[in-house]
Amino acid sequence: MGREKDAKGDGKHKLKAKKKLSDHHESAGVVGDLVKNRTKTSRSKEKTQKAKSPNKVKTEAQASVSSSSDSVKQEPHSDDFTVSKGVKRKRIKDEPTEGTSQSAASPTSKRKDKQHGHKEESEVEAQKNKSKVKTEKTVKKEEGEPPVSKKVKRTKEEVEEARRLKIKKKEEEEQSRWRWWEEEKYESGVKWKFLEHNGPYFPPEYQPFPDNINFCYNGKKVKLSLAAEEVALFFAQMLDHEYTTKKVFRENFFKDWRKEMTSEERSLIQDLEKCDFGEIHAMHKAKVEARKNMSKEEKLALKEANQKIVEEYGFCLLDHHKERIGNFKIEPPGLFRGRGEHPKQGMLKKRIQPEDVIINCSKESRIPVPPAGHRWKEVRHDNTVTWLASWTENIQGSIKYIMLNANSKLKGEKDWEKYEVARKLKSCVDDIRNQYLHDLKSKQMVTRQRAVALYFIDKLALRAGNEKEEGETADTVGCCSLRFEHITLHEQLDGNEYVVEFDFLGKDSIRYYNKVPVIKKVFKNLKLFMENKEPGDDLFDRLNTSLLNKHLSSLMPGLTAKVFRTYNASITLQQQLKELSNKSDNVAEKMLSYNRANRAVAILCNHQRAPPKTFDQSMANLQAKIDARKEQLALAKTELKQAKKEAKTKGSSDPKLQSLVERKKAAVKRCEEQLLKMEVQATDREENKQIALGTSKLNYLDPRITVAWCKNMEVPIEKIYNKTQREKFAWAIDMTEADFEF
DNA sequence: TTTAGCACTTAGGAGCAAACCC
DNA sequence: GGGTTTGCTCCTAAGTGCTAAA
Repeated sequence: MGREKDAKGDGKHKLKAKKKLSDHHESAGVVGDLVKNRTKTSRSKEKTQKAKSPNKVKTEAQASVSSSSDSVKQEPHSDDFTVSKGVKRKRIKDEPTEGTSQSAASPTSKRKDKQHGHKEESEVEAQKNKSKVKTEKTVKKEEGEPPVSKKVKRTKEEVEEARRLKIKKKEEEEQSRWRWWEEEKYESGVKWKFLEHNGPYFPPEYQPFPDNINFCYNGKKVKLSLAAEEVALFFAQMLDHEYTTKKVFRENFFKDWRKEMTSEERSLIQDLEKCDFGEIHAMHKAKVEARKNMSKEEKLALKEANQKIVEEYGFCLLDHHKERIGNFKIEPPGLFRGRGEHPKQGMLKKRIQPEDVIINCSKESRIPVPPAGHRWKEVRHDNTVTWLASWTENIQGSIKYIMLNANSKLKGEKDWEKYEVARKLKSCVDDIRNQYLHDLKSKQMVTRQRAVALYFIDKLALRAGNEKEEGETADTVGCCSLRFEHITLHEQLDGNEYVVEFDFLGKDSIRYYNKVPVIKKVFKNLKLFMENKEPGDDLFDRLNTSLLNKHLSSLMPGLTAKVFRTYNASITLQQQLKELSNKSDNVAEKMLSYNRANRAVAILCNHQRAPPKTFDQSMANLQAKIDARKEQLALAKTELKQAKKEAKTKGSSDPKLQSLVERKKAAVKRCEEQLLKMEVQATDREENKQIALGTSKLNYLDPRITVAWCKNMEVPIEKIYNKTQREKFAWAIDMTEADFEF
């Protein structure tokens, strides 16, 4: 029923979808125009036009599938990295990880080279930094470097000392890093041999607010019980948020709030509209303000207190290595903030007690001590899982886990495996594509549906689309769960034949809107699947993700629907980088190319973001700066002309005049460089307005592609990955040579 | 064969600290 | 030095996909 209702109100989806990118392809078109408008100097113009605008990007899947009848290109086979469970992975030393073209340097020699390289790199970097400080005020400071006051001039010795310290710190970090990728993998299913930690950190108990803060019902002051007061505060502190205006949110909140009330409170407070949270809200705002205005000392004390908590709870010991925990804090209670039109938004997310928490650690480890007066729900010693603690949340009844940080061995190893599976797909993707193109003509309906779904997953990087329980979550879909109302077929559209128009809400209720020309066979099949169906009916009524994945795993071990997303994302990055970047470009231009390649992937994967609130203003500010710089450049050019003229008339042998000409020349050059840099920045920012690059960078792009590109292009890795990302991808940074091919 | 439970990855937004700029 | 902007980290919701039980 719910579905039918929603389906009939298809337009409702369109209205309710977050006001984000309305059409990522259209938007990309706009991007293209803006690119042209914004880059007006001849050089940058040339660069901009040379670089493909993101909407023009044809992914490998699209290219391959649309020319399916073309001869199949033979691609080099990837190495035999074993990912199946129970099989030991070869030691890296012997492993030709990056194919035959890779350097055969042993890890040790590699390390030596690397360390040497580090030194050289650092020296070069230091030199660069020195000269940059003079010319480029806007350059970001190297991470970890203490802020240097511009007024205090450091002596040469001090600079040298700072440089040495930096190198030493880097080396120490390098030394202490656990190079797990050089170790042998454990036997099937075993995730660790020893695990010790201090358990999760619990949020502080609720502190009742002072007596002078009143809650009013129907105009009268009401002293609430502690439990009811806490929940009232949850609502009051969200009053500035749009959530509290939503009917579902308010209803769910009120229902759950009443459950926390005493019977007297319940009989009195019957209508949310009559509740006045004004004073509580004001108190909350004052607290936020006070926190903002804390003195330096107070802020420092708070920081130190937090640091202590991190030190105590933020790390664990895993197989004798200290590893960071990703989320060591138990989620505090509050009101559930589901995304999109979530039917459970506003419900009370209850406080988790130690009695709700299961601890997982080694038998022989020091068992974490529960908070005073409490006990754990259970202490278990399961080394086939990676979590340290877990509890069941009360909204969906799902399990929440405390797990390790992304830079840990457990996460890193899995990540590496993920990319190896995707690389393996590269070697058989042509066969798989031929197979599903062939299956489009199958006599069996289920096979045809599977083929069309696969075509979408491969070509458009759609998610698999597991089934969801109605009424439990927002109505979102993926490929297999697409419904009749989510696509519209056009025999002809905008000069293209056989166009499928997609319009649905995907993960996180992010709208997917796209008009895609497809091959005739796919189009005819879709027509067939839609026959005698109406809104609310499944498009692929014979198919689900489990059937699809079963089929995929029979084609290649470890292959599932989501591997296509990883594969197509990574291969797109690699191709785009090849196409867009130029060795002769400067670093800023190379960065623009990288970001554009990254953006092509983000568009493919539909990674959107809300435009930053201050976007228009900051864009206008940047434009103003560009204009000012242009004026400055014009002036500098005039002055140069004047100086040249003077030198010519007064005799070219005058050294003073000659040096003036040289200085003016340098000024013009500097101005031009700064202008170009700003224009590149403006282009990049504009193109990025509604696209989130981070998600693909962190989850879909094989970091080895980036590392190899950086090496080839002589771009410092720090320009692409920040510190956290470098830690996460330490394995890739360490093992990748310039000739790596995904 | 279907469903439920479980373990894990992927995702966007909020808030804050650092960087930037006048 | 102080206001503004930017980038990073944290937070936790929302997916995927596997396995075992019904």
